[in-house]
Amino acid sequence: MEPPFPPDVAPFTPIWGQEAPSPMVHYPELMAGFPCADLAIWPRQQVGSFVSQRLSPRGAQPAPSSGSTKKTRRRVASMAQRRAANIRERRRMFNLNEAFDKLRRKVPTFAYEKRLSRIETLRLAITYIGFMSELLAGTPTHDGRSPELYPGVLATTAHHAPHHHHHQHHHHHHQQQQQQQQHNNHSAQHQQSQPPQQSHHHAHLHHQQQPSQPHHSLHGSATAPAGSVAAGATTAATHHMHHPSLQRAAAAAAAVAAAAAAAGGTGTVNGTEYHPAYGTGAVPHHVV
DNA sequence: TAGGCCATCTGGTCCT
DNA sequence: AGGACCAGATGGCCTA
Repeated sequence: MEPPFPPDVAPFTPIWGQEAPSPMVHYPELMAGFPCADLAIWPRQQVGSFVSQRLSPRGAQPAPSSGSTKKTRRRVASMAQRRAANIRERRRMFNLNEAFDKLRRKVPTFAYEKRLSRIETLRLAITYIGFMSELLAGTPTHDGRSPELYPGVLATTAHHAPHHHHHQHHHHHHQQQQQQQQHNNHSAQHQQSQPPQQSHHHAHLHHQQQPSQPHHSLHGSATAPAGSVAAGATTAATHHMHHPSLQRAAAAAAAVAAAAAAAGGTGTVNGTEYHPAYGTGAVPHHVV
């Protein structure tokens, strides 16, 4: 595929002083099995990076290594080596994003919620794991106080509780963003085969869906069976999360756990059976 | 329009 | 020597 470069700019030519062939042609082994291998090799961002690289003083005069007295080895990278390194880096970042996607699908969120960013995914996963650990250990850091004691959290979650007619709107933006990102980074997050998602409709929650699989279940007036456990969990999950999106996601995570706890006996969260270690309480409708 | 998020390039450093 | 990892820089897209 012809790189989408401006007609007057050849890839890397000003940098390396020679013609730059397509990496797919010259490094097929590096791209073998790479999901984006059959996509465009030169995303338009590269034009910007290319230009900036030309203009950046860093490119012509690399900054010395900071704080290191160790004699640095000056690696003379040929064009082929540099481009191979670029491909490896792209592949590395691709794998990283793939892992993020897997994690993103593991943490429960509201269906209408915008796709979690990478940092949000990490933070929510930490919170979720922490809460589940507490649940399993039976040593919750937050006792089963009444949800009325958490007006801030509840106000946050309730305030952002959507109505049904908002769902398509959110999904629209969601898919728009996904399409843009897919177009940008050729991520395989939407190409890899997905195992059937386990639903947690009892909690009116879901894990991050693939944009190709729009989620249209009802989530507006949440009726998750979340008791005191959920109240504590919600508080714990949202304690350090200032972003409303993350707060709602954390509340969702907490509600999933609480729903399983409220069901009594064993529950299944993310495919993992667990036994609630402590009791359940009432089911406030406004917790999530 | 500013800020957030992201992809990409790049050079340095560590490791095998 | 070369690959993996990392962080800085940059630009594009989107949302508030």
